[in-house]
Amino acid sequence: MVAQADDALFRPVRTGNPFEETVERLLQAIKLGVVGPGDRLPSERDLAARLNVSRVTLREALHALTEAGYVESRRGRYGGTFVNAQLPKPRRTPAKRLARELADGLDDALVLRSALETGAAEAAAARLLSSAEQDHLRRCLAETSAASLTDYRRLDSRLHLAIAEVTGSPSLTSATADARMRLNELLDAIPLLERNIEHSNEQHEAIVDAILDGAPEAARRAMQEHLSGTAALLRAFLSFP
Amino acid sequence: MVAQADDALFRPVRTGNPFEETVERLLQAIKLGVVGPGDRLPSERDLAARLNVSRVTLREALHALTEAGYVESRRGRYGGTFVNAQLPKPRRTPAKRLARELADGLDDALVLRSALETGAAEAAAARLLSSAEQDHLRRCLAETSAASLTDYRRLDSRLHLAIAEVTGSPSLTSATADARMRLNELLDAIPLLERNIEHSNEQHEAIVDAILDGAPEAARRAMQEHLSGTAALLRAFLSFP
DNA sequence: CGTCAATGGACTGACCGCAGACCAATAGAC
DNA sequence: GTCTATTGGTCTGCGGTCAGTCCATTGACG
Repeated sequence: MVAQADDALFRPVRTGNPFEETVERLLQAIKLGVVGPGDRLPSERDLAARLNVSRVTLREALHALTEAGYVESRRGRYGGTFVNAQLPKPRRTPAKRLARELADGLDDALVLRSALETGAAEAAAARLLSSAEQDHLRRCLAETSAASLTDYRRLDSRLHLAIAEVTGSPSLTSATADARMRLNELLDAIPLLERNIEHSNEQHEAIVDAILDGAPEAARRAMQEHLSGTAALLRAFLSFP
Repeated sequence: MVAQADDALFRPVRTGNPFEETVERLLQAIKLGVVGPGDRLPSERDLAARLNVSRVTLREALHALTEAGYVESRRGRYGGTFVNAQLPKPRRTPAKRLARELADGLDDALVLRSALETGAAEAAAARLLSSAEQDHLRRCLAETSAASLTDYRRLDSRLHLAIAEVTGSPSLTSATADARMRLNELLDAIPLLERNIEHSNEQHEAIVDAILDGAPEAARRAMQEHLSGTAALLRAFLSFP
């Protein structure tokens, strides 16, 4: 009867080797739009220190990303590693893998995401935001609204992450990013409809407005509604492959 | 301005070596009451496989816990590693460290915890619970209510964890456990008052009742209230060291 | 009373990741 | 043009972790 708790607490200490996790972390920053096309990553020495991996390992990860077409490096002073302007298209995930994700952890990820993001919206609204934070939120909202189809996912992720950021809780931010990454693959598999985007944009605006107005309950409710819409879409699409 | 997101995404890939993380994980299971005094841990081979560390590393971790007085091992068939009936008293954390925790991450941990646990309460109430899950929840509640002062923290943790468990989301469960562990040290530093315990027990009952009744909104509200009480207590106590 | 299965305990060789030092290239400052 | 600081690129020796194997011990069961 403690099986459930056992599984949760005795879960793997590490999901992969440092190299793999480093790749994953960098991909997270790129795919969630924290570093956009053309942006420069921190220097290798700096990044390695922050990620707490050796420079060798970090370089191997960067090399993998270079080969995959995500970044490019330039030597010399004022050089560095830059995110490519044209990101590689995420290759269609094989249906088999989708099915596994579906069975394994879709509900898990959705429940976690709901808890984190509604909590974030509420916490953000309950906080007194600096004008820089307010601007950040507004800019992310505007950029998402104006996004083209190809950029939409990334900027949408960026906006959701920005909401977590302005709670001032780094842990909540990183947990939100992780949860989002788990769903990203699935989200990439479902088609983007113009109508859904419009609807999302309206909801985004309602959420951000509530946060800026300092209305925690409204922010939470708006986020709840937004997420349940996405969740329903995901479930529906994945039920008929 | 992306500093906040940078810090969250470029956080360390790993917080320690496998040995340290394994120790931490086992301590989590013990301190959060998932394995109680006298209980037997899974066999070394089994545990090592689940935690995804080598048996050597796991054994080093178990050895450390043995020396610290948490567990004892017996050889032979029907042997194993057992949690001591008498757990070592958590040594008073030096004030300096408390101050650091306070400045560094108290708010962070509290915000995260609030999001996770209110989300968990709501999700649990929105789910149809099996009778086994209902029993589990009820038993944890009863045991916490009947707990002596020395056992209270552990059983209280266990109850909160049980609520996360019955959401059916392993990720949410483990995230809740992690957040709780971050606060445990601080909670250990503040005195337990009989009056506070009674109050907590009443709130616990309200939360569990709402979950069993299938009332998500009420469950969330009850949890919210419960947590804000603890948070206020923590903040107040740590403000006057 | 012996057998046996499962457990903790111990060892080995290989590999991965690490810190640190050094080299090579680049573009701005002068 | 030259200098120089900063960056990516490369190498080496060391320590931790791993998978696999075998040993030692125990208690239930036939």
